[in-house]
Amino acid sequence: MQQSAQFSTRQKILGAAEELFAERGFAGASLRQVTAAAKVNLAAVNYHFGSKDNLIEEVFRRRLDELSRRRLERLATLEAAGDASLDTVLDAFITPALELSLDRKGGSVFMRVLARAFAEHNSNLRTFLSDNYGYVLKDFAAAFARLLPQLDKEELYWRLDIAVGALTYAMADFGMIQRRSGESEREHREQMAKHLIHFTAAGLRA
Amino acid sequence: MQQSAQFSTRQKILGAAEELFAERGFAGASLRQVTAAAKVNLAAVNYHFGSKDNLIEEVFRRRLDELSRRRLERLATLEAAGDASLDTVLDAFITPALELSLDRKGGSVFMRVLARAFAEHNSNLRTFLSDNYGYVLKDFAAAFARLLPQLDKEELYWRLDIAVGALTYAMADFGMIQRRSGESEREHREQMAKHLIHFTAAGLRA
DNA sequence: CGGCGTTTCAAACAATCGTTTGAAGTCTAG
DNA sequence: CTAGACTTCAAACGATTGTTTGAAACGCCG
Repeated sequence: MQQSAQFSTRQKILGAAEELFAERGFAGASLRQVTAAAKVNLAAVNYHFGSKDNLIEEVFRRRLDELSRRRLERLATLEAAGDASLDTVLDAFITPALELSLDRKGGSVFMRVLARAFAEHNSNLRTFLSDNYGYVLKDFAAAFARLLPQLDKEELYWRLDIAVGALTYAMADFGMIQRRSGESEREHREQMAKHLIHFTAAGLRA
Repeated sequence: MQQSAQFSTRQKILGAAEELFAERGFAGASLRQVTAAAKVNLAAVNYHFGSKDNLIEEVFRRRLDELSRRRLERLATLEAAGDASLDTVLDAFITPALELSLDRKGGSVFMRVLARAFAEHNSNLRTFLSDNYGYVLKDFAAAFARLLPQLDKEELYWRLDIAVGALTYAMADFGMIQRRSGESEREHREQMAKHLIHFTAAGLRA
C-alpha cells in the first residue's frame, strides 16, 4: 500500500479493504477507514463498486477466481497422471492457498478474510461463496470419495466437513503457534502445510 | 427470551447479546438490537455492564467459567482413574461443550460466539480469553504430551493447534452438513462429537 | 407509611456510519 | 485545441452508533 502510485484506485481500495476486513471484520471496518488506508477519496468506493456489500464480494472474487482455478488445475493434473492419493489431493487443495498467502506482503491476509466469511453464518456471503465457488469443493469431494471407497457417503461427508474446518482455521492462522524468530514467513507456512496435510490425511483415513 | 418475566434484566441482556453476537458478530450487533430483543431499555446495558466491551466479556465469562471447570474436572477424573487415552481426553474436552450446546434452546449459539472470538485476530478479546482461560488448554496440552511421548514438543504443538481448529470450527457448526430431517438436535451433535473425536485422535496419533 | 437505595425509562449527546451530490479535475479522441 | 467521457473531490445527507443524563418508578426495610 505504500507504493500506491502504481496501483489503480480500484486496486488500492481492494487491497486496503482486504487488510481491514481481515483485521476488524466486515462490519467492523468502515469505508472511511478503508479509503483512508488506501489514500483515496471516500466516494471512490461507491463510484467503483456501488456499495460496501459489492466491495466485499469483489474482495473475494479477485482472489477466489484464480485460487479455484489453480486448485482444480492441480487436481486434474494429478488425476490425469494417476497420482491421486490422500496426500497429493490435499496438497492440490492447500498449496495454491499457500502460494496466494506468500505472493504478497502481509502473508495470510486473504485467508483470514475467507475464514471470517465462514463465521458469517446467516449472511448473503455464504450464499455468494457457495453459488460461485461451491463446485470446487464438490470436485474435491468426488476425488476423496474415489480414494476412500470404504467410507459410506455419510461418514465421508462428516470427515470432509471436519477436514475443511481444520484447513480453513489453520490457513487463516487462527491458532496459537507463532512464527519462530529466525524463521521466514515462507518457512513457517510451509511447515504448517506439511503438518496440515499429515494430520488431515490421517483423520480422513482413520 | 419469550419467557422474559422470569429472568433478570442482566440475564435477558446476556441471552439476547449471545444470540445476536453469534448471528451478526460483535461489531455487527448493536446495543439497540440487543436491548430490543431482550425487551429492556437501551440504557440498561451501560447501567449493568458499563460498556459494550464489558458486555462482550461477560457473555464469555458466563459460559466459560463453568465450561472450563467441567472440562478440567473430567480430565482430572480420567487421570485419577488411569483411564486417560486420546479418545477419552478428547471426550473430556468435547462433551462439556456438547452439553452446553444442548442445555438451552437454540443449540450451539455460544460455541458460534466463541469461534467468532478466534476470528477477531488482533482484538483485546484474544488477550482476555488467553489470560482467563488459557490454563485449560495448557492442562490438556500436558495430558496429550503424556499420551504422545513419541512426538517432540514442536510436532505436538503443531498437531494440537490443528486439532483445536478442527474442534472450534466443528462445534460452531460452521460446516456444510445440515441436520437431517427426523434427527434431533441432540442426535445431530452427538454424531458430530463422535466423528470429531475419531478424526482428531487419528490426526494426533498419525 | 415514609424514606432510600436500586433499577428503569425517554430523551438527548456527539460521533460515526453508508451513501449521494454536484462541481472540479483529468484524460483521450477528434 | 477543444468536446466529452471518466474520475476525483469536498461537503453534506439522514440514519445509526455507544454512551450519558436526570427524572420517574420500583422494592424493601424500619
